[in-house]
Amino acid sequence: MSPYDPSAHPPFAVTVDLVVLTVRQHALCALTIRRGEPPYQGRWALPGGFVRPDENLAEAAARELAEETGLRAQQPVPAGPGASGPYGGGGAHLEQLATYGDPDRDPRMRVVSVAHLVLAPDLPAPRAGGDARSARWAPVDDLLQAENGAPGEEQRAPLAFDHSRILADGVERARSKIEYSSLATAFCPPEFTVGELRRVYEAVWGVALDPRNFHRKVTGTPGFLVPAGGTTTRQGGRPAQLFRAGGATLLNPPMLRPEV
Amino acid sequence: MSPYDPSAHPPFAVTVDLVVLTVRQHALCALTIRRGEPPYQGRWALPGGFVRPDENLAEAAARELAEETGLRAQQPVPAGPGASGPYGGGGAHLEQLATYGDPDRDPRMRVVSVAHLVLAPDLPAPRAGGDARSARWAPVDDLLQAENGAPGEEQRAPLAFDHSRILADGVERARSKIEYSSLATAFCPPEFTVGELRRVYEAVWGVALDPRNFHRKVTGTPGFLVPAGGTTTRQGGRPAQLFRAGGATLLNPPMLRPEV
DNA sequence: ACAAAAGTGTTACTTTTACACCCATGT
DNA sequence: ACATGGGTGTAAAAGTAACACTTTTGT
Repeated sequence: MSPYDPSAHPPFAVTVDLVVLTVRQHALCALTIRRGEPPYQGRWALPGGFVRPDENLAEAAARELAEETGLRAQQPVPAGPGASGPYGGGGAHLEQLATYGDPDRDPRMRVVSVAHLVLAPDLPAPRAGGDARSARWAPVDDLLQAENGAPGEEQRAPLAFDHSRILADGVERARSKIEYSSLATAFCPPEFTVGELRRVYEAVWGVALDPRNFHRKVTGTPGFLVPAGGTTTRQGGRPAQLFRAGGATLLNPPMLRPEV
Repeated sequence: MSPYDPSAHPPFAVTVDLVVLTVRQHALCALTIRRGEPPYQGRWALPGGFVRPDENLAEAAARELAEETGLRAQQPVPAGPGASGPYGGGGAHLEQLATYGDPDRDPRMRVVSVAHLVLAPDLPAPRAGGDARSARWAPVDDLLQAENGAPGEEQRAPLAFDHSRILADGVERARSKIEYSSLATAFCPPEFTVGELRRVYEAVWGVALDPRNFHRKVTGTPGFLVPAGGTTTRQGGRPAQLFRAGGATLLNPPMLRPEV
C-alpha cells in the first residue's frame, strides 16, 4: 500500500481555533462564542473554523479572526514560535500556539485543530459572525476556574470541547512571552504611556509592579519604546509621555515576573 | 451545508514529523532519513509518518520515534509547550514543536504535519526502519547551511519538503529552551558530570563557557542536579562527581547565553 | 614531573529591589 | 490645598564575569 493514496487514510478535518486575548478593566479577557448547535449547544467556546483548501494555517486563522471580530492580523507568520514585526502597530498580533488532535476531542469526527494566539488592544465590542449565537469577552480567570471547580464557588460551565485546555495553554504562553519580548505592547493602542503598559503586565500576571522601577526598565531598554511626541492625562495625575512600540521584539534582560 | 459533513471538506492528511536532536562529538546533530521514493527521491528528510485513527498526536510521534530509532519517549504530553517530568531520566524528551500546513508543501496532496521535537542522549547508531532507505546523524550546521548556500562552500542538497525550516525551528527551540529549563540534561545519559553537561551547552549554543562559573551555577541551583554518589574519570583529569537530573524543570535565574 | 580536567576563592562589575523624594496636572 | 499618577535619585542586595589558584587523576 502506498502511504500517499488519500483513500487509504482516515478522514481528518483540520480547523483553526483562536485564543483571542485582551486586557479590559484590569483583567485578562478572552473572546468566547456561544454555540448555537450541538454538541455543547449553548456552551461557550473559542472561535474557530475549518481550513480551506487554498489557504495556509496562518491565513485561515487571520480570516477567522476577521470574520469573528473585524480585527486585522499583523502579518502573521506561517508557523513556529513566530513574531510578527514590531508589536503594537496597527493590527493584532497573531502566532501559532499548538495543535490538538486527540481522537475523541470532537464526538462527530476526527478533528485536528491548530490553535492560534491573538493579542489585541481593548477594542470595540465583539461582533458575532456567521452561525455564532453571540460573542463576549470573559475574564480568563473565570473561564478557567470553571474548569477546576473551586470549592464554595458558584460553578460555571467550562468551555466546550477541549477549549479550556487550549485557553490555558494560550494564557500561559502570553504570560511567559511578555517576560522576554515586547509582546505586551500588542495589548496597547498605537500610542500608550508607560503606566498603561505597566497595567497590562499587572493584569496579565495578576501582580503589582513597582511603577518607578518599571519605568526605568522599559525606558532604559534600547529599541523597546520610542517617544511619540505628545503627552496625555487620560489616567489622571501628572501628564505622561506617549510612546510607540519600538523595533526591538526581544527584551534583554527580561522583565522579571515576581514570585506569586 | 453543515460544516461537519466530512465529504463537504477537502481531504487533509495529517502526519507527524520528528526533529530528533542529540549531541555527538561536540556538535548538535539531527536524525535524517534518506528518501527511497519520489518526490525528493534520494534526498535527506526528517523522519515521520501518518497519524493513525486511534492515536493522538503525541502517541503517533512516540510510535514513529520507536520505529525509526528504537528510542522510548518519556511520557509525552498531548500538546502545548510541554515538559515531560524530570528530564534526563530513562527515555528521550518529546514535545510538540509546531504545525506546518502550507497548501503546496507536499506536491501530492494536502498534508498538515505536526512537528515534534525529541532530545536524546548520544545513543547507538540509528536504525533505519520500514520503508526508509537509510538513516544517519548529521550536524545541524551542515544541514542548515545547505539551505542557505554559503558562498565558497561545497553546496549540499537541502532537506526535502519544508524540513529545513522545521529543523531550524526545532534547533531554535532547543537553543532557547535550555536557557531557562533543565532540558539540557535530556542530552545526557542518566548519570553525568558537570563538565559533560557544560559540553552539551557549548555544543548546542556553539560557544565556550567558563567551566568554573558554570559549575557554580548548576550546582548552586536547588533541585537542578542531585549527586548520584560516584565519580568518573571518563573525561580525563581529576575525577568528577556524577549527578542525576533533579526534580526542578525550570532554571531561575536562567543560564545566560553569551552574545555571539 | 607534567598535562588535563575538576573544583574553590576572590574581586570588580552589573542588575535588581526598595523606597525617599520631587513634578505636573485636575478638582 | 490636596489627591493622583508620572518620573528621578540612591543605597543595599543579589547575581554575573573574569581569573588566580588548588585538587586529583592518567601517562
